[in-house]
Amino acid sequence: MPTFDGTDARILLALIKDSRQTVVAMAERLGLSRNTVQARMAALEKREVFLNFDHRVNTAALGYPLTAFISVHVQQQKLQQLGTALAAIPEVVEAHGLSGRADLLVRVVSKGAEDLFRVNGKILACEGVERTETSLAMNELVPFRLTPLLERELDK
Amino acid sequence: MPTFDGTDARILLALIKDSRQTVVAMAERLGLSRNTVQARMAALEKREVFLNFDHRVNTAALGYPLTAFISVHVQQQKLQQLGTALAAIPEVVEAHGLSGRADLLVRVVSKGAEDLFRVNGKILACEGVERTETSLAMNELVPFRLTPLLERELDK
DNA sequence: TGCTAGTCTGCGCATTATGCCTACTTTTGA
DNA sequence: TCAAAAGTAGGCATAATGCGCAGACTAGCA
Repeated sequence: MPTFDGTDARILLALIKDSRQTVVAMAERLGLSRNTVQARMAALEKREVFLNFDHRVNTAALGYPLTAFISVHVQQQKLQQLGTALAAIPEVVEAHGLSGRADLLVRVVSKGAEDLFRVNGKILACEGVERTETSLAMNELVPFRLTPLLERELDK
Repeated sequence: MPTFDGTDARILLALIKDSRQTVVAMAERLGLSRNTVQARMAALEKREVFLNFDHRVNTAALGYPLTAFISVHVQQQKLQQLGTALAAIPEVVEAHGLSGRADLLVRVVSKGAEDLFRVNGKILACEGVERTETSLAMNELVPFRLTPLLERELDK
C-alpha cells in the first residue's frame, strides 16, 4: 500500500530546502530519530518516489538556453515507432502522448533559434508526423514546485 | 564563463546512473582524483547546474497519478498577476509563458478526473483567463532524459 | 483482555566519507 | 615560453553511514 503520510512529506520538504543535507541533520531538524529518517528514505526509494537525477539538471547551464514545446500531430497507427524516432533526437527531452486529438506534446531544448528550427525539422521528418506547432517558452511563470502539494500533507 | 566540458558531463552521467553514490566512488569510477570530483561538483553547484529537489519527486507516488497540460489563453495585460494566482493553486506544478498563439502552458497534476475538472475550474476563475484547453497526458512516449545531450559532450 | 505486527527510538560499532589543507605536477592559453 | 589554472596525491580530524539489536508505543483484532 503506497501510503504517504505527513512524516514523509516533512522529509521531502526538508530535502527540497537542502538536498545535500545529511540524514542526521534532517533527523534532528525534524525531531525524529536517525533510524526513522533512514528507514523512511529507504521506503520512499523502494516506492519509487524519486525520479532520475536527469530531472535536476539545468539545461540552460548545459548550453541549451531555449526550451520549446512542440505539439505534434501524428497518424495514430505510427505512434509506437514514433517514440523511438523521437528518442533518437537528443534535444527531445521529454514527450507525452495526449488525449484529445491524437497528438503529442514534445519538450525540446536548443542552443538557439536556428538550432530549434533544425530540431523541429528533424521531428517533422519522422515517419508518421503530419504537422508540428512550435511554442517557445518565454518565461517560467510558475517555476516547477511541489511544495504546496507536500505542505497539504503535513497535518496528516 | 560557464564552460562545461566532458569531465563535467561524465560526472553528471555518473550521478544519473546512481545519484546516491559518494564522491570517492565516482572519483575511482571515473579515474579522477577525489579532489577533482569534489571541486567540479562545487563548481557545478555554483553555476546552478542543479535544480530544486522538487524535480526529482514523483507526483504519481504522492497520490497524484494524473498529469495534464492546460493551454490557457489570457488577456496579456494581466499576465503578471496571473502568475501569483496560478501559484496559489497547489496542483499547478509548473507554468510557462509561451510565444505563439496559446499564451500559457500549465502543467497540472491531480488525484483523478473529477479533481482535474475542479482544478481546471480554478484556473478558469483566475482574473484575466479567457479560456483553457485541457490535454490529459496519456503516456510518456519519451520519459524525461538528458543523457543523449550529455553524451554528446563526452569527447570534448 | 491479551496477542501480534508495525513503527519509532536509542544506542553502539566498525567502516567510510567529508571538508579542508598543503605541496607538487600537468595542462592550458595568452 | 611563461604564468595561471586545473588536476593529483596525501594527510587529518570530524562526522556520517550502514548495520544490528533491544525496548517502547501504538493499532488492529480475536
